[in-house]
Amino acid sequence: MGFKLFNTLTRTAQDFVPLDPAGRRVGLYCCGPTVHDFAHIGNFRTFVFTDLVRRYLEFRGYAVTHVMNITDVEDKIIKRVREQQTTLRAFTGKYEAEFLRDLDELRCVRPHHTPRATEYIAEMIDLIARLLARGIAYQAADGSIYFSIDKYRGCGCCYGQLVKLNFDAMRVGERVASDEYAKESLADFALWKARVPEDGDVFWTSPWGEGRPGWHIECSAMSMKILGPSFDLHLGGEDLMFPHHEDEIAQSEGAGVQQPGQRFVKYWMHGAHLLVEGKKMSKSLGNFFTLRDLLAKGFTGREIRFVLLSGHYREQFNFTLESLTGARTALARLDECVAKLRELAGATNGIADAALLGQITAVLDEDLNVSGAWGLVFDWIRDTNRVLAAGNATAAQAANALATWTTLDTVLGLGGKSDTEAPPEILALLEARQAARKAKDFALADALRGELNSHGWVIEDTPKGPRLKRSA
RNA sequence: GGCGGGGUAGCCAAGUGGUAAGGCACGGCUCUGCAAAAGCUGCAUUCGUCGGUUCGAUUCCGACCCUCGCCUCCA
Repeated sequence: MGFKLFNTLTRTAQDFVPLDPAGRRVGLYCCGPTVHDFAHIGNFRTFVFTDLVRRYLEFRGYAVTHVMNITDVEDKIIKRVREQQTTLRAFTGKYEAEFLRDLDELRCVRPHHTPRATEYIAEMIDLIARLLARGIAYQAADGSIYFSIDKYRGCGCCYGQLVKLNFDAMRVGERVASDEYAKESLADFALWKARVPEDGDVFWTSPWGEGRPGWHIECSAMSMKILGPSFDLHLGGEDLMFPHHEDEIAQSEGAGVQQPGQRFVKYWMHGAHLLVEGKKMSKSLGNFFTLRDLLAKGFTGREIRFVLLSGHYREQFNFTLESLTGARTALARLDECVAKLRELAGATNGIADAALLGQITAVLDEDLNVSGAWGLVFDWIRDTNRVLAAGNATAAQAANALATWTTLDTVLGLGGKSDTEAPPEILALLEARQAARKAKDFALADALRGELNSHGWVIEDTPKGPRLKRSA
């Protein structure tokens, strides 16, 4: 009966019980984009997944506070700011705005808060100061502040909660930045990076000198500032489990700001990555798509959302162009059904079908089995069409069905297809064709039909007369 | 090497110890002046391979094959 979520911390599906004693308010944090470029379709899988979590929580009656950070200071950003001789804010502002537009395009509900890392430097410095005071962090010879995994463990804390780690068997990564040679231990990570000449104007002052924050600290500082030291849900892509989320836990819990017995985050959820055309997305394979690449190919954000939402979030998902085409057909079927219901219902108000909503809730309760939900939705479409086709559906029935769909769609977030009214000249062509048909001048009628087609409109001749539809 | 996911029809993808949802594609039908559109309908004796447990396994166990991801700033 309860809502179950797979918690990476326990590696099991657990009943979702909010920290709020009243069981109503829920804090949700999702690691957002690093705004150094346009986000790609893989990034958006995670954000659409987060959107589903949020919408479903709200559907379940929770009052969600949804936070998504904007990482607007980081190595790649600094590099590009320098290359393009622009300012940090001008550079990141552009990609941030584009990112939010993309989210809208995908019909994701905007988070309540989208804090920028650069606006929480003071909070990060406070957190680092706490860690230094507790002896868990140290300043190295290069002036940077690092988090000591050893010291953290010495406090009885566990490092390696989301993933099993075996440092001895770990490969020594080549990715360790050269400026991090000063670390006491390879596993330690930077909280504060001392300023280097390449940083240019990108630096802040701190008690430990000029510099900039490390990667992980921003999420700890911003999430705890906005949601409190302990909150319910933290989401992100699977690649963030380690080191990013592991380090977030270490910093946040190492700072000792939680109430006794409380964790930093109660439920960690991770979305699996996307494959594109069966392969890992990469620019060299030509299967690397940003959202705008797909829009440019003529697909809509709605179609892309549908595809991204067709598989379970913890399964690796194979994204293909063919599936986008399929989404178009499937959505057209849904739209057609809803349009017919709307026509029949008129101004009648309906009541949602509790039985169907109950079934959908039951499948989504199982760790968001969205594929199961689609199955039910399409079964419902077929049943509804049968009734509609029989021709004896009442306005009240249609209104009820419509209300059911409207409720379901608060979770799925597909919205309606934007209906475009046919302009007068198109309507005139339609009338002319009807006249020609009546006069049995089929040659003229077909010519007019062709002309309508060339203007992007298709005629659907129904027993009740012709309907105009915008062709895809 | 360490750790963790997967392998279900042409493609995508759910699911269950009791005999395989759904979507796309494809075939048939209805409608139509013809079409189109739309709708209805059909479409896996079978769930990577081989063993085992069981009255019964795709579902549990073992081995193997294949595949994907993470292993220090990538969603």
